[in-house]
Amino acid sequence: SLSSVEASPTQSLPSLSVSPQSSSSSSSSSPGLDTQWDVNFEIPWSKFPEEVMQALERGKRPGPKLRRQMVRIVVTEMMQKCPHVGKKHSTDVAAKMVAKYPSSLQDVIEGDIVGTGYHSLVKQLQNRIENVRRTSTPKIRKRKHQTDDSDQTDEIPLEERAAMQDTYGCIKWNVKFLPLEETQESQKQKMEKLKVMFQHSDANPEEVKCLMKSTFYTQRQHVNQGKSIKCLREEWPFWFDELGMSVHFMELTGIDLKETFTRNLDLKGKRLLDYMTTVCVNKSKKFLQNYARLQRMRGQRSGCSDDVIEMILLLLSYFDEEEESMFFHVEDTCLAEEVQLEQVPLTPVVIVCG
DNA sequence: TAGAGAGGATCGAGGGCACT
DNA sequence: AGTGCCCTCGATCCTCTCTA
Repeated sequence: SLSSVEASPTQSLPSLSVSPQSSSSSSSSSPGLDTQWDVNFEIPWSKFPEEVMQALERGKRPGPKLRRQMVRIVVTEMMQKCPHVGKKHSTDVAAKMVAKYPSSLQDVIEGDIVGTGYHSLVKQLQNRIENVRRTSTPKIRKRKHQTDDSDQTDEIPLEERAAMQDTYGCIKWNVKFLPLEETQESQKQKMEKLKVMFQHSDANPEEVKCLMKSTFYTQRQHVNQGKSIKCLREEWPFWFDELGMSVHFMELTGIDLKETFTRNLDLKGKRLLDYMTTVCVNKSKKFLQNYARLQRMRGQRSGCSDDVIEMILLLLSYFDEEEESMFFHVEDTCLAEEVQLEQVPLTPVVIVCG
């Protein structure tokens, strides 16, 4: 029953001639709505721009831009009649349109009609409908800059936001529930205890680890609220310490940060560096300049292998990342507490002296 | 003239639902 | 219970346009 689409452009026999197979009078049983809207639906030809109508009437194919304009107008009209346009409706409308102006709208490759001849228009209508229906606000709540006084008045309502999901390698990005043995109060106490322990250099690492692990829920709440680095540093000082950082990373991703990094450095470091310095140097002028700069600086630094430094910086450059958002430069004489935290980016950075 | 941003297109996963 | 179809959603890519 495919392909038997009568191309009768007559308006006098609406819907019957076009809709394939079961025209089971629109299954949507929602009361009050015009369930017959699709049968009565008139293509808003008169609303099309003159340029489109010129093309259609002259049997010419409207260009992509014009075609999109046309699709937009039709979809607006359809969605006014019925906010939940289904595939069947899009198909009917597309079929009607193609039936009226086959030489302008039909899917044809080298003279052959492709499939029904209107599939591409159906898809275009469907895509437009879907894109219209998508909310303009991003579903994933990204960290956004939060000034201290503004108490997030523009929070996206929960129901408009898709379920939070684990992504970018995270397995516990957003923890929904407190551990059963924990309460808000116990979390707060542990957080305070950690702050105190940070002041004492002789803190028991095992205890720190344990406390960091059991407060992971609250840590994620704080991070995902988009609080500033300055604020987070005061609340969770151990994050900025190798131990606390690795506990958090382990919980978040299920990966042992240091072990994985050093293992991969041994395993893939050489190959990556080779690739960067042979193939990627041809990638762009910018990359080549960065590479040359790093070459000049070789041997001037101490403490860390030049290869590792070069690899990290070349990776940054390769992915067009701003070095400034990774490293924040301060004067040689600058003490840790003198760093202007207001000027530091929202995301974590390495503060470099000199 | 390159880069950013908007809008369109596409893909895969997953859920709902009707039908068998 | 299995199957097929449709819909929605997240993610991402592509294309076009605007702007610095």
